[in-house]
Amino acid sequence: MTPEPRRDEAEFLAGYDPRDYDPVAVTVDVVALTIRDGALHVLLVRRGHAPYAGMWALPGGFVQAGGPLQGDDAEDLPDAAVRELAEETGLSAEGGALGRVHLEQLGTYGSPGRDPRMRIISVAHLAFAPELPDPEAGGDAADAAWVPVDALGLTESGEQRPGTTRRLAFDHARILADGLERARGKLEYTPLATAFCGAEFTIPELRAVYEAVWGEELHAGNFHRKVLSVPGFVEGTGTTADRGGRRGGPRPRLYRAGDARLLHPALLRPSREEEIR
Amino acid sequence: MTPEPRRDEAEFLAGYDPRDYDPVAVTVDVVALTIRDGALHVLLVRRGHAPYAGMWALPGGFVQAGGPLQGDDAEDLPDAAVRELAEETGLSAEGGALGRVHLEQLGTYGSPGRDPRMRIISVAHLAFAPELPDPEAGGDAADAAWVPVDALGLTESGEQRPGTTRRLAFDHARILADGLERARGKLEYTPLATAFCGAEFTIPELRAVYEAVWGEELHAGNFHRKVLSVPGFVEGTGTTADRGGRRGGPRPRLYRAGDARLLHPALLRPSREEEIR
DNA sequence: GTATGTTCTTCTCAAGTTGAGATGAACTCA
DNA sequence: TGAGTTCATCTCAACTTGAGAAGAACATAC
Repeated sequence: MTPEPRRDEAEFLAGYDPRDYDPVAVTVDVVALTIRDGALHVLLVRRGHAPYAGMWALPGGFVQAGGPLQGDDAEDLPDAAVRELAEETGLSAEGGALGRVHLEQLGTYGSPGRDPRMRIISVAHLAFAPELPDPEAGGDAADAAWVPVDALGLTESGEQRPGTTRRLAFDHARILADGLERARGKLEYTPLATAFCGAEFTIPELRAVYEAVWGEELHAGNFHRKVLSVPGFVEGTGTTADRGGRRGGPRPRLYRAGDARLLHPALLRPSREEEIR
Repeated sequence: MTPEPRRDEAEFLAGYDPRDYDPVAVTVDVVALTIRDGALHVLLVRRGHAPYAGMWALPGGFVQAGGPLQGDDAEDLPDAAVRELAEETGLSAEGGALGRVHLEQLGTYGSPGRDPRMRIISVAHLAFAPELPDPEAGGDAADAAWVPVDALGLTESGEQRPGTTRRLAFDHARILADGLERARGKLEYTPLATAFCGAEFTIPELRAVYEAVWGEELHAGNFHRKVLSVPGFVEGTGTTADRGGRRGGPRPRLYRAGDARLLHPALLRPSREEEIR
């Protein structure tokens, strides 16, 4: 439900003061992932101000609520996520570097005390990006960079191992851990691995995406067979890459993303036995 | 990121007025599902006041923010969901009727204009419940009932077919449609179908849950084989039900939920071909 | 140039899983 | 008592997966 006036609607809208309610702020945060040099990277900004000044955090910021009248500056949640990504990293939206980015909602984090200043509800988003240029700090960020996920020492329980140098602010380690787990799962049953690649890519490149996100090597032959056998996953371009693999081998064929939205049958990752219980 | 003062933290916390920000309200809504008479039902309340007075809505309400100091009455999002479920339906939490309910976050809905009064961000939750007593209206609800999902005429695009009598308020048709799709997916790779059953259940009862949620009949023999072959899904009790099926047949054996958190291999639903593209 | 080692792509084969149907025993209801 | 239903298991063909092998195409070092 929603706040419930004991009057009729017209009267209510006129005499209504939203400030009668407890103040809550709503922010969006973005877990933006990409592959660089075969390793999974996340976009982080370094905080310039308290709290957590000097620590690293996910890019994000306030949702423009637009006031009680929800005027022109009121923005939808995904729009807020794209705007924050652009503002704090210098990456341009719409047709620019952020054009091919896949964005989806990850989850909402609202424990009391997660921000020391006031009650803040954060709607986290997950973005899959092909290789992008280095970001430039902007907005409230003192710095911004693609950081290898492995360097953050994340545990499954959403914490950072002691001794990790780059500490994450707020509950962002938890959010990032959830984002990574979501990404690993999404690769199984959706073709979103192609969102990490350019417009055209080779099967070995696609395999490198899976290996980077899942953190394990895959059987090249079986992966190749599987990708080609799932309807709508990729479609051939009829061309081949300019050159062979880094250390030899024939020129791989080039593919585009197909029109499937779900992989059927799914591409199951091996060795999940540990996670089951 | 989060609101960023241009001062140090102590000074900031002292001189801070949260009402400087655009007002946003945060609510929780709950898609509570159960199986009754072999059909999937959702818990709805009838609105007693404007807006959308007389229409049906998901149970929900404000998150208690606790003010700037986030005092004792500040509550976490899942707690708010349980509280609203209890308040508006008369179902008692903790050990009571809500004891065996599975609750998870579904998603957050925050489009400008989704509530005509002010900017409202709603964190939707999804609950799976075994058969529960009829709810009693409470709080702001004029009525509360378990409603067969089929009677709501939902389309895949999150709208209600014209002619449907029970109209849903706000964007609750969209939220419910998303919740149903999530539930259908969860049954594939988690053992949560058991959350719709009592503490002990038979394989045919479990199959009825799948059939109700997926809306299609399953091959009884293959389902039986599959459930017993997935490690940790169910464990036998060594006992059988008091009597056979409704119209005859031997007494089925009783099982309990096992300790698996994921089904591996998954129990894939047939005929998803249409959804793929 | 040539040799060496790497990589892409396809193939083979055994093991496992799924879908569809059949069967017999146990049970309810008329 | 008889008819029809349901539980539980089995069978068999079709499909999918995991592991390894092999040939051709290529990069690199000598």
